[in-house]
Amino acid sequence: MLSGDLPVILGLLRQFGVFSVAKPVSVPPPPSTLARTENDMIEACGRFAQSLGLARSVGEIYGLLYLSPEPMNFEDIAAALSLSKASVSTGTRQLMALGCIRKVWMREERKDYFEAEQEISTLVRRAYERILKERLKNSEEHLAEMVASLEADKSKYGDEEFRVKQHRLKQLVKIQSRLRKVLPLVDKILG
Amino acid sequence: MLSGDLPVILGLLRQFGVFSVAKPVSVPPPPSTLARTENDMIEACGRFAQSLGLARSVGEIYGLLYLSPEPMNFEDIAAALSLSKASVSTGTRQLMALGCIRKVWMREERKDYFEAEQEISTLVRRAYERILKERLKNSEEHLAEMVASLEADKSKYGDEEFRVKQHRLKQLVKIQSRLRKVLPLVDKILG
DNA sequence: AAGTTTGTTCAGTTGAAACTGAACGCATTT
DNA sequence: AAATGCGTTCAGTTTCAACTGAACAAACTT
Repeated sequence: MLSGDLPVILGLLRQFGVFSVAKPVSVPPPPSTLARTENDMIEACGRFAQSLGLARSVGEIYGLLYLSPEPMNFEDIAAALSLSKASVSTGTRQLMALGCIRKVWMREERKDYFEAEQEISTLVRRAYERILKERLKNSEEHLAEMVASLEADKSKYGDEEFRVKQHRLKQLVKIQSRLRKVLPLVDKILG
Repeated sequence: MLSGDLPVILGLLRQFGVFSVAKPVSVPPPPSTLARTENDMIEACGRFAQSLGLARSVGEIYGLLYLSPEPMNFEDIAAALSLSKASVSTGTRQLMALGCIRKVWMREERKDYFEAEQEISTLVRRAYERILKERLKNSEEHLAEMVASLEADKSKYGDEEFRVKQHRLKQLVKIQSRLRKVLPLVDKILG
C-alpha cells in the first residue's frame, strides 16, 4: 500500500532545497578562479532563488556580488559565472527591480558596475512591501469573490453541502486576517 | 538607460503569482461540472502550490479536496481535474507526505478515498517541522562551512578583502539566528 | 487459477522558461 | 563621420520538470 515512499520523499527534499540539486560532479562548473567560499555562497543563493521561483542565475549573481568587496561590471560577472552578457543583463535588471542590487558609477568608467544591497532590513522590507503585501491583497480579493459566488449558487448545493463549504471558506478568511497581523511583525523583528 | 522595464516588471509580478498565470481564455479547462467556487479554489491553490515550488496539480488536488464535503477517490479526482491516474497518484502521495491530506477507508470499498486536512494549525505546524526546520538547519550548516573555508583560505585574500567577506558572512549568521527565533513564533500565532 | 479492479512505476512526450549568439541602438572617441 | 565600446533585445536552442500512456504488481472476485 505504501511501498516505495523513499523516492518521493527524496524528491520532496530536493524540491525544497534541503540538499543541493545534485549537479553531476563530472562537470567542474566554471573554469573560474573563485575560491571555495564564493562558490558555496553562489550555489546557496542560486538554490534559494530557485526556491523563490526566480532563475538560478539571478541568485548566483546576487551571491557573487554579496561577497565582492568592490562593485563588479558585466564582464566580470559573466566571466565568473560563465553566463552570457544577455543573461547578466536580464538578471541584473531583475535584481535591481527587486532592490537587491544597485548600479554604481565608477569615475572615468563607461561600464556599469553593480553592488549588492547589504542592509538586510532593507531587503526584507522590500520583499514584504512588493511581494507579500501584493499577494495577500490579491488572495483576499479572490477569497471574497469565492464567498460571494458560493452564496450566489446556494440553491445549486444541498443544504448540508452548502454549510460545509461555507464553513471551510470562513476558516480561510480567519487565517488571512491572522496573516495580515503576523506579517508586519516578522518585518519588524527581522528588519 | 532604463528603457523597457515594463515587461520585466510584469514578468516578476507573474512570477510571484501576483496575478494569475493568464491561461488563454480560449480553452475552457475541463469539461468539468465544477461550480465557480470550486474552480476558483482549485485555481488559487494551484497557483499557491506553484509559488511553493510544488507542481500546480498538487495544489489543485488539495483545493478540490478542501471544499469537498465527502472524501474523494482516484477516479473522481482525476475526472474533476482532468489529470491522469499517474498524476493523481504522485500528487496524493506528496500531499500525504506533507500531511496535507489523508486516506480514508470507506466501508465496503476497495478504492482509496482522500480528504483534506482541515485543521490549519496542523498544516502550519507540519510545514514548519518538515520543511522550514530542515531548510534552516541545512543552510546553517552551509554557512558554518563557508565561514570555516574563508578562515582556511585567509592567506589567499588581501587583508581588507578578507575582513569584508568575514563581516558579510557574519551578517548572515546574525539573520539566521533571528530567523530561528522568529519561526516558532509564527507557528504559535497561526496555529 | 483465470479474470477484475485498483494503485504504482517507468519511459517517453510535451511545454515552458532559461539561456545564448547575433543583431541592434546609443553613446563616446578617433 | 567612421569606428569602437557597452548594454539591450530578439529569435532560436537547450534544458528540465510535469505530465501521460502503458506496462506492471497486488489484492480481491469469480
